[in-house]
Amino acid sequence: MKVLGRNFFNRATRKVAKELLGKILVRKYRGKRLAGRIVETEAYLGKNDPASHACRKITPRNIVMFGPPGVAYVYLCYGFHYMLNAVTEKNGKAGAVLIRGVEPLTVPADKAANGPGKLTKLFKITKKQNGRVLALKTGLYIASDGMKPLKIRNTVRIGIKKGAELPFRYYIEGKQHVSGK
DNA sequence: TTACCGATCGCA
DNA sequence: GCGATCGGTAAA
Repeated sequence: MKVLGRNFFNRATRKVAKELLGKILVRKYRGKRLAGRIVETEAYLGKNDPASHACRKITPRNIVMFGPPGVAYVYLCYGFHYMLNAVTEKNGKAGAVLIRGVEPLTVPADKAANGPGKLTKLFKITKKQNGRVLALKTGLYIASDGMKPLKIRNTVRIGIKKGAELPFRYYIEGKQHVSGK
């Protein structure tokens, strides 16, 4: 298992979104290790992407998206659900990849993780993780075990109104923990 | 200071 | 189909 570092995320957002498929999301929580294979992602860019929080200026919420890559961007959506993103692009340029679905690999393996709000609940990810570097020492990171997805699909993003026509959603075909349909 | 509404989910 | 429930954002 190789932990993905800053270089992996310091690239074009769509490329990172696609390559995150098949990687392992790892969370250490109260002495336990939770892991899941990423099966669905979406790219959110900077100012040319109307659906992105970073399409306008820097604000207290979206500032993490403009910062260095390889950092977690977590925010509350609809007053209920935390969304987990990995920040991409070089420092100063906005971009992030929303993790929308993971296939659980550790003990509660049967729990639902097919959806961005569900997986943060399962992995105990909250606003506390916002701005944290994705690394071993922070207890939240993404690693590679060398496995590559068999078949990647690319579609429009789901669950948004603005910018919905842009084909920035990626998922692994045939995986049960892909959200929506 | 207020009003609006969103990268969702689960239940009817 | 709809309600739950929070907080960022922009307008006033």
